[in-house]
Formats: sequence, structure tokens, C-alpha cells
Amino acid sequence: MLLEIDSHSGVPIYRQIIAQIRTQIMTGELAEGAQLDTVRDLARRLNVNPMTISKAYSFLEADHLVTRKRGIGLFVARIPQGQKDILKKNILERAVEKAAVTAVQLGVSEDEAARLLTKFHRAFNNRKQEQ
Amino acid sequence: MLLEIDSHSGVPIYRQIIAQIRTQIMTGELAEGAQLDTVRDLARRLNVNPMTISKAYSFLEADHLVTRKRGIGLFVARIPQGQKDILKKNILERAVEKAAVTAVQLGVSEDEAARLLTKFHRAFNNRKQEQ
DNA sequence: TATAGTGTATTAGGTAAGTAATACACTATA
DNA sequence: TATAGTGTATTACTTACCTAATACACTATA
Repeated sequence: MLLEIDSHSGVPIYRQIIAQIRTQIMTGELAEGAQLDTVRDLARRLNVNPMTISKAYSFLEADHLVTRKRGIGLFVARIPQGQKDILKKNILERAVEKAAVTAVQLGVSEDEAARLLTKFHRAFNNRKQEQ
Repeated sequence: MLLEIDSHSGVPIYRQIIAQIRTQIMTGELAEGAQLDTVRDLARRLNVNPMTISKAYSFLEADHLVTRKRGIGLFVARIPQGQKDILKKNILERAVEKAAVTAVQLGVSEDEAARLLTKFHRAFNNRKQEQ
């Protein structure tokens, strides 16, 4: 399980963990049934208190993305494809909506906004391919 | 000067003020040289401490959007159109970039992302027209 | 120069968030 | 059933942030 924490970003550690794991589950990188790193392992690896990890995991469980088995570990939950699509849609819409509102407020046309989005999309897609 | 504060949104009052005034300056709704509401007036109107207003104004000044004239008041600064464009571009790019990254991470195509953005853009544009 | 109108520096109180320490509860299995 | 491996509840410390109170500084002008 590959996680990168930037402790100088101002974004709380547990939120960084949540975001990264959520993405990995959404993309299938972390498949159904896969066991997450144990709280203590991950805590040691990130040099952080186990409770911080546990807190992150709690939020993932609240979202039904993982299932806790006390005494055993945490596992990626079974998520029906339909529900997965809905989740993805929600995450995406939140981000896109904000961009759209900003554009409208600033008087930027829909074409111009779309062009900009496409430009960034290509840039990040390329960067991703290279990795 | 029309401001709407939602004290239940969780977003700090001074940030709400900053965002709304910044947008009004960007769009020209608040024109160069216009005087902002006095700290005390606005504080009374929003039922808030004058220092909260002063704090918001400080950030706007740090961004060179307003000029303080102590003992007189605050005024919308002269912002060269070019610089205004840059500011708008920065604000927009920050929002659009995040949307693009999210889309790429979730494996959403650039066309689909652009379509979604366009959809939201139209929706908000309509809503704006109606007001 | 007195006054009433500006904004401000300083200080402090309240609250929420993040993290950590500790002791505990559950489970598999040797 | 002892043990070592899971996660967790409780509690508390720290820090940052937001807001407010107060007293002060600057400016125009009657």
C-alpha cells in the first residue's frame, strides 16, 4: 500500500490517508477483499500515532469503503459497481462544480473553462502515464 | 456593498467577506476607487466585531486589491487590467486544476469531464441570470 | 484645536481539530 | 489457554484559529 504523506502541506495526516486510500479503492488499485496495512504497521511506517491511522480508517468505514474485523484487520469492502460509479460521480462533481461556479463568477465562458479543463486533464494524464 | 454571511457554514466570517469582496472587485461590481463600507458600519450590519472586518480587509490589502487610508477608509485599488487578468486566471486555474486531477485519478476521460463542466457552467449561469 | 469619524495594535477568551498516550477488547492459533 | 497479533475507547495535550474587548492612532474639518 503506497502512501505519501506531506506533513508540511497543512492538510491533516488522517485526511491525506483517507483521500489516497479512497482513490486507490475507487480505481481498483486496492481490490475488494484486500487487507489494508495494519494500524500499527502503517503508524510505524509513517511515524505517526496508531490512533491517527485508526481515525482515518474510521472515516473510510463510515463511507462503507472498508470493513473492520476487530482482532483481524481491515479489508476493502464489497462495493457494487453501481454504487462505486455513484461515489466516483459525487467526488468528481464536487470538484467540477466548484470550478464551474468559479468560472461563472469570474465571467469566464463555458468554452474557455472547458478548454482549460481539457488542457489540465491532458497534462496530468501524461504525467500519470510517465510514472 | 452587498454581503451575505452564513454563520452556520463553518467557513469563517472573515473568509466569507474576503471571498465575496474579491469576486466583486474582480468582476468590476466594486470599481476602482470605490470606498468599502467602514469597518464599524459593516461590523454593525453583520453583527460582528470590528476587528473581524479589519482582518478581512487586511487580507484584501495584502493581495493589493484595496488600499487603506488610515483615518479615512478603505478603497478599491487601481489594478492594471493585465494584473486583474492574471489574478482571475490564478483563481480559475486553481479550481479547474483540482477538477482535472480528480478526473484523471478517477479515470474519467477529458471529454466526459469537459461535458460535466459545461453542464454545471450552464446551470450556474442560468441561476445567475435569474437573479 | 476639539471632535467625530476613520482604521489598528494588543491582548485574551473560546473552540475545534489534530495528534498522542495509555490501557483495553477482540481473534486466531500454537 | 497463553500469546501475539489485530483494532479501539478514553483521555488529554497542543496548537491553530476565530472572534471579541479595549484602548489607541490617524485624518478631516468645523
